[in-house]
Amino acid sequence: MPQVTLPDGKTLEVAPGTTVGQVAAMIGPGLAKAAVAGKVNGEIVDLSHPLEADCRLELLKLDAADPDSLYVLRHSAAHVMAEAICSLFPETKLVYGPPVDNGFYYDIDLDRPLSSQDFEAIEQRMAQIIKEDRPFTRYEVDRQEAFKKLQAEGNRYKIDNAERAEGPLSFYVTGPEPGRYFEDLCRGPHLPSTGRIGAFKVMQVSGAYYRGDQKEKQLQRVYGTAWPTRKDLDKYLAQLEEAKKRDHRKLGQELGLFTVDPLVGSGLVLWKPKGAVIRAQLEDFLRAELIKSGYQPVYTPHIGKLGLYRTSGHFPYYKDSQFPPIFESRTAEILNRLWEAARGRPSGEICPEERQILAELRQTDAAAYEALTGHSAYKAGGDKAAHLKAIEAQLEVSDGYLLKPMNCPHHIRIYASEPRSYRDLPIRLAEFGTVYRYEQSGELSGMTRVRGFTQDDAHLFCRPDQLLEEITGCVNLTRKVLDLLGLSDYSVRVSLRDPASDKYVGSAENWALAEQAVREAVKASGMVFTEALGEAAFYGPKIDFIVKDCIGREWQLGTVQVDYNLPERFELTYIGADNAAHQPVMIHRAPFGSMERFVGILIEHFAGAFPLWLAPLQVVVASVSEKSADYARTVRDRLFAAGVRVELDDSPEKIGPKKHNARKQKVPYILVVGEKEAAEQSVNVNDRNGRNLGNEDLAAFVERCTREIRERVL
RNA sequence: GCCACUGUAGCUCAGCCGGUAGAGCAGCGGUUUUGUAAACCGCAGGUCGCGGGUUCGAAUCCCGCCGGUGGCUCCA
Repeated sequence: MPQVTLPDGKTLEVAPGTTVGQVAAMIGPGLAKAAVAGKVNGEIVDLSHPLEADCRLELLKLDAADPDSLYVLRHSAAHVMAEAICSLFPETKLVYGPPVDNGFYYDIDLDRPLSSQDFEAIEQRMAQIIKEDRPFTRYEVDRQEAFKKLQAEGNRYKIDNAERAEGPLSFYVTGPEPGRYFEDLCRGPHLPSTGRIGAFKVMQVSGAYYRGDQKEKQLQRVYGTAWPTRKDLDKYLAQLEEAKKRDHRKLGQELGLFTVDPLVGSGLVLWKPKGAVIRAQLEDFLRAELIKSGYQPVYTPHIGKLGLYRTSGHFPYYKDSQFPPIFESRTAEILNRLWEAARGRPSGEICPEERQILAELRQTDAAAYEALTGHSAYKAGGDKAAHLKAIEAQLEVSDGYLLKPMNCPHHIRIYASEPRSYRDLPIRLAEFGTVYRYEQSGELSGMTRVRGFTQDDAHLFCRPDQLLEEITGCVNLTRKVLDLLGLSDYSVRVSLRDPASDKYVGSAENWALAEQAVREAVKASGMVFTEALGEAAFYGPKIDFIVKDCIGREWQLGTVQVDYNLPERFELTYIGADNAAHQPVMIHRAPFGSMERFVGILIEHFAGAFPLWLAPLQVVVASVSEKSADYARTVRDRLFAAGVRVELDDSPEKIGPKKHNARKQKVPYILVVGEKEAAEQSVNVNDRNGRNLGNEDLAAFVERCTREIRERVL
């Protein structure tokens, strides 16, 4: 007889084959009514699931706070929506419909595009199915029979799904028995019946490639959300509204922080004066930290020769996501095409495409053509590497330039500009360096996904024996930055190379060394972390700080990366104690990541109400009337002299509108000054939340205000 | 880049089935000198994203571009 252990530790003996639902009934009628699924040894199952062996059993009730119950609810809601869509559009082919955070979606293949105008009809049909309160009925068939059945339906997606599942396949009927009702190949589990879906809403429709493959057919993905009760749904919808209010694009506009102008270009952020204040404060903070930590500021230009990025590996690897190069001459452009063709050819022999480009070169620039084809390495038969070298030699005469996609090559050349001793290391070069990346148009968004952005970048060159300490220093700096701003909801990810992919440069040994160093450093820091295969940079593994914003979106902000490969590609050295040349190890790191993205996230994090030290405008002095205007000016001047960003509002308005305007701009302190304040040399302090903090001596306020700024109080 | 939606004054939006534009806020001018969440009167402001087409007539219908939004893919 199977022994069932309940969460409170009690055990029940039940006959083999007793279902989860029956156990619920044994415990009590209330639970039997409320239970919608069970969790057997940690696995969620239907109420109809039979228990055959000893197990731990937990019964799930619908609860907006219980993710397991929501999972089941939304999975079932996806089936109901699928049935609704299929009944409205019988030619629909269903693909895949899982629960996701906050809801569910169903991918469908339907030539007629759905739009939000169709949602109402879908919702009505769903409501009807839910009202009918039909049971979800599971039945299993062996694989052969299942495939026969799916084949008959002629739905290639479901056959695909079935092929990737293991063991016997199950179907769920939205009704008491197969045959007369909607059914779907599905692993389950589901609610006992459709009536348990308390509240739902069809949210949106979008395109989605089948199996995430851009070459595959684009399906329609219909998103919905479902909750135990109407109240839960309303709460969720209200949350979405709240998130919209915090949207940095909206607030950036309202508060005059930044703009993106189509005339300048998509994804190119223009920082307005108020946004620039915030950025400057952050930069000032970090600059001071860097000096304390032994960094040396440097400046480098925004472009560099293509040859630089050929050596680093950026140019060939990321050429699709770069702004097109600027060529010095047509010769340079042709030579680059030739180089590209030679690099891409499989064998050692010059390929037809190259011959064609060579002919073009001969016509355009006979001298360059002669120089290249006369080069001994180019003539040396079928040696691809030699050919590339010969072309590169010619490109030194005339090449192109690239807007820099990263700062590291420039910093590397600063390192290489003088001989380095082991005593000089570590060398830490820091720069707020602006980089340009040609992101796909559909990816651009406000400040968080842009085509030009400034990294708070630095490159540390150190000896292998210094590596751990240096990584740790970088990790601590990043944590300090996040703590400073109260961005406490972050996770740490160790991003490793996917050995199966060929997108990385460098040897396996280098990667092993770097990955080991990164792991060790994170472990030593005591932080909880996850590892992610295939998330590394192309030159080395990373420690990524992933911060959660107010809407629950995750952003990769700070990053620390260990790199053995670029020092090798650039043949960097230092002279060791043994008087021999050694190769340094590099660390790339950016605590903020990008200033654009970081400030974008901060806007949402603070909902535009920045802490005093960051606020573009810190204090507004509002005079009650002209009788107190002189004193108001005194207050303004005192604060201004103390370094506070302050404005005087001496317009002939009432206090109400003056406060209102300042609050709309999220100014932290609003000082009301009238005849009373003038008489006692005080200010009436109001915050942007509408609280009146009472009167304070002017001198005391100036002191408190400057201290809060100095201490960067949140 | 792909799919869907979307684009009217500086901002937020109205303008149904085609009859050549309207409000609030902001701005400007005036009145009000005011004690804590938006004073009053007036003025000005738009090639209705751009380009084609249909039509006697297009902000409105159709097509193509260009922005933007939500997803997908991508993300050094």
